[in-house]
Amino acid sequence: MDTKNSVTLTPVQRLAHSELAGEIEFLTARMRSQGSTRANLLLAPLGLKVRSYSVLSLACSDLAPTQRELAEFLSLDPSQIVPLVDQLESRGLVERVTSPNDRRTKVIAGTPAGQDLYTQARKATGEAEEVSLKALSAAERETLRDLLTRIAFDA
Amino acid sequence: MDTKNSVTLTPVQRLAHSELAGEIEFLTARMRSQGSTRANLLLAPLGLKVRSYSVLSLACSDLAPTQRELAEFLSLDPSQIVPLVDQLESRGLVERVTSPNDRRTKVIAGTPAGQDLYTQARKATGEAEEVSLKALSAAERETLRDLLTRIAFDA
DNA sequence: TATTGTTATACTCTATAACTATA
DNA sequence: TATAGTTATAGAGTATAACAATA
Repeated sequence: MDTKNSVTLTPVQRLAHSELAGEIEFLTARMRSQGSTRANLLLAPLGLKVRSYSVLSLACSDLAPTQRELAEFLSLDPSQIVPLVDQLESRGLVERVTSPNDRRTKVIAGTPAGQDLYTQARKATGEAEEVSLKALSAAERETLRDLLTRIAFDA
Repeated sequence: MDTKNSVTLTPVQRLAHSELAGEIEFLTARMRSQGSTRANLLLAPLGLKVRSYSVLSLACSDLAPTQRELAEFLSLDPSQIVPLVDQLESRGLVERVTSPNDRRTKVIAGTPAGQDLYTQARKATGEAEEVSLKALSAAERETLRDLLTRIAFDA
């Protein structure tokens, strides 16, 4: 395989100097692939994935999101929210609360059991983030969070 | 809908203060969703998507990647590379060049037509990136690129 | 015996349209 | 007439295992 004169490089190291590797789109795709794989792995023992975790997180906030809001915020179609909420509701983690003002809209609210699970799940995603960002200093992590926030919401 | 006393907020603005919105994993997911949608849109007139564009880009570099290397670098399974290369090859954009050293491995090489199309496609992804990062200064963009590169490759 | 590329298959995710009940 | 949620369905993407050719 390797001769004495050839330096051993992994495919990733070898192609890391490509023009593609300099594109933000590619870098975020790679980061996201690694990050979500890791997060899903750490959430699996709790019966959650990144998607269901995101819904649970918002349901357990004090923002009382409707399904429509969840869909828009999570960049999902409203029809995709239905089975996510169904699953969490069947486990007693969230409830569909029909709005008194408009009986069409349903606010998704976390139950006490949901709050408990969310607390554990938040630790898991925190660990996943810690691993993902281990190459960065605390200051760099805050810089990254600021830049990503502006891209995600200022646009 | 809105009374005189309620400030009109989009769902995204309203939920942007959630704990979830502070998580890197969520921010990259959102950025990626927006970015790949935009890139796919700009690549569509050329008959490419982000995936096939990535393969074409590496094939047109001077790195002579094998299919195995493409799979690892693009975080895909080797079996997913096959139809991507098939499609590009059928359009005469890339060629499978059997390695003289090891007749199992096939290097994916861009043809002149592939190089031409890549030049156009690179402009399209450049425009997409420009739109994605429009909220950031030039210096901030370089900072972001540096941070993402370290996360994607130092890990 | 291990590796590259390939094929086949099933599973998840995503996108679209149509339906209901409310407004 | 328009909107929130739901259902149904098809398409794209993803993961897995097994296979042939080559090392």
